[in-house]
Amino acid sequence: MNLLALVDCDNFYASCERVFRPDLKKIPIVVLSNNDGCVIARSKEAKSMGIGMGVPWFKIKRAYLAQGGRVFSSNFALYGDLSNRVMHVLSGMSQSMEIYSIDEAFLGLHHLQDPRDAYAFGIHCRSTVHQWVGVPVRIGIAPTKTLAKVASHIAKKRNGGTGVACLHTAGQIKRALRDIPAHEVWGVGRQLSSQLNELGVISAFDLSEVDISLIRKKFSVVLERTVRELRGEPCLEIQEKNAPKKQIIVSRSFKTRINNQEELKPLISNFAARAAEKLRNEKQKCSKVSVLIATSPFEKTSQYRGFASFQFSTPTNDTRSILLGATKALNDSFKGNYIYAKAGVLLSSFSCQEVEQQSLFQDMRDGLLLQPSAELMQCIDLLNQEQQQIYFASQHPESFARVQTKMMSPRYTTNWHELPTAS
DNA sequence: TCTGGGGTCCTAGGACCC
DNA sequence: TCTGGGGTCCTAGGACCC
Repeated sequence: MNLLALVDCDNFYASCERVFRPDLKKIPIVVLSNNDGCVIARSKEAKSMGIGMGVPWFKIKRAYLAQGGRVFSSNFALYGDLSNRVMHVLSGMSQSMEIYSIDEAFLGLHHLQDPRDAYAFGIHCRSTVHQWVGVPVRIGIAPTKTLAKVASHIAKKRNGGTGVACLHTAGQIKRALRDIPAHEVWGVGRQLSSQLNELGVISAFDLSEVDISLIRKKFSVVLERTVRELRGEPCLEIQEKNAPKKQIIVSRSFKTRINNQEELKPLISNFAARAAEKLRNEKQKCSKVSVLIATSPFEKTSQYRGFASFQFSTPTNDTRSILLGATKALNDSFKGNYIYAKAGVLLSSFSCQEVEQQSLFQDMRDGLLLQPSAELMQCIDLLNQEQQQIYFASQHPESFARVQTKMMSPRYTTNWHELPTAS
């Protein structure tokens, strides 16, 4: 039997905050989203205080701090770097690995002769990551990805356990599935679970027993795969190569609401410039830039979501073209008399940077007839690498400047001025 | 006062082809 | 009275994930 392991960092962002702050062990920690809007990560202690995922910070701030909880603004430089370190350690422990997210990876365990060795491997893997990087992980081992996720759930639930759970016999799998509600299965979200409940499917075990053809007819091939995977039939392979991105989004909620296009424009330009930079970093070009703007769904005032795209006749990754396209899309999506809370820029329809498919007709739309310059972009990217130094005229530097809020921890591992000191 | 940001995959339906 | 039957490609939107 081929097994695979899901390695999942415990409460990743909260754990990262503890790596260089051992004094915070056992103390509740929450990490906040951009603009310190809402909670995006909680330590075990914060969870047991009843702090929910995604709750607005302002609602819990007072009570939480009064109970001795600690809070951090998100420090993605730190989390990204620690994630890379975890992944690097894991990559040395298996021949096949898929980095699934910033805090999760699947490992192929073909190298294990006997499934009974899997558990020992998990223990070894966990202690190595903990020792070398300082981040606690839990490990679920099973014949399919979906079951490995289930196993990881079990490893989490077993309080005071080893942090490793292994499901490889039919009996183990059956018992595990009975204990887990269907909505906790990977790939079953809110919509699906309520529809499944109506069919009498409550537990993961129920789901694994449903007639496949019914699932296919009533739902989709996606859920069918989930059911098969729960039965131990692998449908999702480990994807070792990280596939090229198919879209890039840069979006933000605003600190203060905006109701006019003039104020929106420099923000959209910031997002577009950042997106173009990411695109070049991916070594791709795009044929479409879209702009999305939205009012706050929490407001009682009238709601509006605007979306408009601009198509390039020739694929580009030149910031200047992307800025022009984004400005036009903003024009098309904007409607007056609304109070906007969020906006973003989306790049899509990618093609490889090297391949140049010229348009049969030249793009005569005003202003877009400019000579793209890879050298210029390269130069700008180089100058902006460490710190943003070059801006385009339509951008608004201050509104996008990285604010080092008081609640953000130092970038211990990625900035010379913020190295941890030993005393 | 204050409610995240970034992705993927699949499907239905329209446009178009022979 | 009778109004084909496949295909492909593209896109928008929905569902999910972390």
